[in-house]
Amino acid sequence: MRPVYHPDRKDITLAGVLYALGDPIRLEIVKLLAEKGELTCAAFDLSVAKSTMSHHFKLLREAGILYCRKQGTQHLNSLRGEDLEDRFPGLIESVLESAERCAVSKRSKH
Amino acid sequence: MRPVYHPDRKDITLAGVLYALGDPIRLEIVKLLAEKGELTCAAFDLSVAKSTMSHHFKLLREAGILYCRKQGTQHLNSLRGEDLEDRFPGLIESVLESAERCAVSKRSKH
DNA sequence: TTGATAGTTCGAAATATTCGAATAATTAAA
DNA sequence: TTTAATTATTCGAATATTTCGAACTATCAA
Repeated sequence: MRPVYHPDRKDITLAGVLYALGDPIRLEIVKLLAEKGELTCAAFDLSVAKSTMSHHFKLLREAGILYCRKQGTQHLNSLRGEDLEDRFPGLIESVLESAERCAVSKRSKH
Repeated sequence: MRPVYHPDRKDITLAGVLYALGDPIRLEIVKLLAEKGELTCAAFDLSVAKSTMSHHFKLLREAGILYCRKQGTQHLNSLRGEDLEDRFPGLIESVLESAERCAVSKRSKH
C-alpha cells in the first residue's frame, strides 16, 4: 500500500468540495468526523460495500476534505478543518449546521 | 413543452443541493442568478453544448435550487432564495461567499 | 508460519453526463 | 396564413462514474 494522495490546500476547489459533500453517505462521514474527531473507515456502518466506502473516502480525501494517516492496518481519518476554513471560511460549518438541522427535523417527525 | 417540475420546499435535500452545486458550470449559473436576479438560459455563455446547459438547468431545478417560469419561447430562471433559506439557513450565502472569494483570488493571481 | 484484521484494487453491471441532431413551442415577418 | 427565427427540450450514442463482490496487499498477533 503506497502512501495516499492529499491535495495541497491551494488545490482544493469549491466545486470539488461541494461535489464530495453532495452524497448522503459522504455527508454522514463528514458529520461523524466533525463530531468525533479521528475515525477509521470501520467506524462507519453505512450499509454499503467495503469497496464503496473505500471509494467514498478516496473521493473525500482527493477533494481535500479529509486527511488520512496510517496506523498499523488502520487508516485514521480526520477533517482538514484548518485548510477548509482557510480556503472557504464558514462553509463547512454552514453545511454541518444544515445537516444537523435536517437530522433533527427528521427525528422530530415522529 | 409541458410545464416543468419543481420539488416542494420540504423535498429539497441537503445532499441534493450540494451535489447540484458541485459542478463548475452549475456553480457559475447560481452565482450569476444571485447577482442578476432572473435570467434565461441564453444569458449564460459557458462553453458547453446547449443540450448540456438544458441538463444543468434541469438538475438545478429538480434539486430545488431554482425556479423556472416560461415567457414566450424563453425560460426565466431565478433562485429559490426563500425556500433555500428556510430549509438551510445561511448555506447558499456561505457558498456564494466562497465562490466570490475564489473568483477574486483567481483574478488577483496576475 | 499461519491467521485475523483493515483497506485497496480489479472487472463487470448499472447510472449519469456530454454532445450533436432532431424536435417542439412560441413569436414575428412575409 | 404559411414561413422563418428564436429558445429550449428530447433523443441516441459515446464516455465517465458509481457500485458491488472477489481477489489482493499490508500489518500485527498467535
